Amino acid sequence: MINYIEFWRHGRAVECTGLENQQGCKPFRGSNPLASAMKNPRVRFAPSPTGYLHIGGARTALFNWLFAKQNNGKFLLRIEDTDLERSKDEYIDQITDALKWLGLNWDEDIVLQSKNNDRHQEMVAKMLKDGTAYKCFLQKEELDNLRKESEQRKEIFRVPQTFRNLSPEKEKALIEEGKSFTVRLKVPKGETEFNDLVYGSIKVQNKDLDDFIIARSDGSPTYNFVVAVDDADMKISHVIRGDDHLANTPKQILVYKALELDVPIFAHLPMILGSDKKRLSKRHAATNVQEYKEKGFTSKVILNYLSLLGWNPDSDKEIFDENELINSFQFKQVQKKSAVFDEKKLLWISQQHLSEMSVRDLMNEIYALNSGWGDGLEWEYLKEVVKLIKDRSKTITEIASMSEIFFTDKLDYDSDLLSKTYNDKSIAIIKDFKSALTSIENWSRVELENIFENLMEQHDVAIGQVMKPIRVALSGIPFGPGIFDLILLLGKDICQIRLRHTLSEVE
RNA sequence: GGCCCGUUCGUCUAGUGGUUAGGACUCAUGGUUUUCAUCCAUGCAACAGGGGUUCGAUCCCCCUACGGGCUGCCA
Repeated sequence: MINYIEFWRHGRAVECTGLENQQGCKPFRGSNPLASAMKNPRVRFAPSPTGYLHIGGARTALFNWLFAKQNNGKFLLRIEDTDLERSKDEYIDQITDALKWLGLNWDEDIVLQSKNNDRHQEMVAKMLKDGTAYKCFLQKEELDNLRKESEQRKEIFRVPQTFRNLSPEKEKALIEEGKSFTVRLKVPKGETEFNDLVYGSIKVQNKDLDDFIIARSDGSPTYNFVVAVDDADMKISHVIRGDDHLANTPKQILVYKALELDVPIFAHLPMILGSDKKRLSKRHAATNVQEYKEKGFTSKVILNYLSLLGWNPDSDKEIFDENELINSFQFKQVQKKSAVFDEKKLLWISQQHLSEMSVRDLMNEIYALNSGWGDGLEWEYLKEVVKLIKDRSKTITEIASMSEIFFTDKLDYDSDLLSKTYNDKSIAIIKDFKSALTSIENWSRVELENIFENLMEQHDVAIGQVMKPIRVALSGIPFGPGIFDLILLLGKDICQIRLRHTLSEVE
């Protein structure tokens, strides 16, 4: 078993045919019941539909997906919708939409946990029959009191095992009395150990676990029970999830063992924290995938950044596409400590991606975000617009918003900027520029350069002093595309309109 | 309280029983550029603390502190 764990931690299936002599990489043996599952691993992402897809959930999904793709396995989706109070159908759609947007497509049909209720009941019944679980007639109030008492006495609270070995007659009597009961797993003596792909060997004493409840007094099964049954039914070979489940894993292993099911391999991923080092929550700026989409990050950017939280590629490379991630991902490079989400770095990653994207792809991204973008304008014109501003943008929304200056005749000028930019001299410069434009013969870069040189001479100033007032008049912002590119793309008429408009504002 | 997990620059991280503890983001400074952005260069900045083991510990062991998770008839 250890060999397999080493195997999955360090190597990819294709590298480990058994012919290699790679360290930690042993060939499969047919005797292991999980061997076939391991060649084609089955993993799952199992969100609760109680909110939008969280950024941490997205990373969990991503790592599952990467592992499945890398090893020719299946990536499954299970919706844990058994909490009727909080689960909502609209969230199921939100989550699946977000996963689709990210490109984390799942194999096979979505499993709705709520549909497995009969199966869960069946398994509870089986455990009762097998004697691996028992009916506990301790009432909630009694339990609460006992807990309180031992707290007062500063003792460690343990659930009393009063009903562990109740005779059938007594049991029947209690039921006839109308006593309600929960079903508890009969935790065996000893210890439970497993080898986490990230955290290594984890061992707990079973006595610290208590006979935990697998079915409530209303008959509904509890999480730690259900998750094990469902994972087993779905033939999940590797359970990859957040490390908030680390401490629950031994309980789940006891369920597998009680039901004589194959225990999967576990890999727990460190949490993602906000800038205050607290668990990412609604207190933080943005926590769900949808928000980042709206902020203008492409799915590839999100995937790239998320992959770097809690994992490192064992090289200096930081910009990855999906295929590169699939090829590089390794559990042994996964961090044990939680990682802080840093939007600055996200922006940098985004910028790197944008600079490598084609104008056409960028335009598609812009349209996906805002279908009305550049309405009524020529495709070729829009292409030029994007070409001019793409290298100056960190996000898709930045491109979209900066492109606005190319979409109207008249601009809304910022009065502070105008008063800072214009004085008698700079007003004289744009006036001269305006008349030079009127008499321009060839609408070309060379011609424009000549005009600028003349203006510099006439007014005895450096190019910056010519450029700045013209730029502000034409674009309304003190930065942006090269001035000649700007003028050429806007065209003579719009330039004239904007110069006139500026003059009317400042004079 | 008990159990489990973690702790290298502000952030993401690399790293080894002997290193000037490396890279990336951020920030600062300088350079290139018609502005901005890019790009380049330089700089700031870390081994949580205390004990051991050792000739020598950031690295191995123990303790403490801090942080997180679990401890529920939530998932």
